[in-house]
Amino acid sequence: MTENNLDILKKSGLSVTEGRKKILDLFLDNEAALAHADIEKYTEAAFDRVTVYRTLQTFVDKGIIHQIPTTDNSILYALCKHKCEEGHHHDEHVHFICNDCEKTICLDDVTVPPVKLPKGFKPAQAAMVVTGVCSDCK
Amino acid sequence: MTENNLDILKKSGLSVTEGRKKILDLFLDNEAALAHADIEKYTEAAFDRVTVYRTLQTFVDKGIIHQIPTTDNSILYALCKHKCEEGHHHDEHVHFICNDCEKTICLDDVTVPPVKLPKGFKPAQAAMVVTGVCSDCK
DNA sequence: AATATATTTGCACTAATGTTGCAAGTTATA
DNA sequence: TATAACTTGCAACATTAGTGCAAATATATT
Repeated sequence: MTENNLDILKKSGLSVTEGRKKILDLFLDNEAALAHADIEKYTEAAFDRVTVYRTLQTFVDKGIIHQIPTTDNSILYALCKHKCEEGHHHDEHVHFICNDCEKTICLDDVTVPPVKLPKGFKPAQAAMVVTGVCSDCK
Repeated sequence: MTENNLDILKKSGLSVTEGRKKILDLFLDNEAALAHADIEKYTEAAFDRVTVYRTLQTFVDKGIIHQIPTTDNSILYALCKHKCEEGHHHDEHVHFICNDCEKTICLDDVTVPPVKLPKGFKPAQAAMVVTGVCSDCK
């Protein structure tokens, strides 16, 4: 079965608090990536706005979630399914944004293909976002 | 030689104004992608903040520039070198962010490789951002 | 070239989003 | 259970973005 919030928090050496458990559950229960605003909505403002910001930042730092690039001035977050070590993310999978349901989904099994860069460019990380229609909306 | 601002604006059916010319020149003169803040800085606030927002939006709508996804809650814009039609961008090239000089560069000649998506997913567009060290900073 | 029409700009205002310090509350540790 | 360490919420502040409208500017028309 899927990991539970407690295990994840403990493994990351984080104090176990109500907020962290609830927010982590949101990620565990949602296939789609979440923005700060989504979390506020789902938790119905049970936690302070600032707490949510700090929780997300902590989770990113600990490698529990990763950020997904967007073109709309927002940051999306999603669980790191393949274990990310602290400070080093292994999120080289493709992200899919559905133009229909607007959800952003991590395609954990689709890895970003390598690209040949011009002379002198040394790649470190690669992110890929594909838009289109997802399997639910097809 | 490179296209001048006037040609581009006329071709897009836009009124030719000081602001549009200056902002377009910034893109023509800069290899790196620009954020709203960069434009404000370079123009030394000669134009109202709102004008810059609207100009950028207009340029995106007309296919003059395109947006580059980022994970830091900002939008970067860059010229569409390969002609984009209105409402339909052809910006399927790789974007490179240098961790050293912090510049974002469009690698217009490096196209995004096709990826195999899970069953039911229909791709429409793909964006790719690679981080690392650029040819200037190597 | 002067006027009429359409478009664009700047301002004022509003709203949304993100950040920081600190006291109070909560969790982990001894 | 007492202590130390950490987390939270509040308040204040800062930054970034969006809208309506009158004035200014650009294009079209005569």
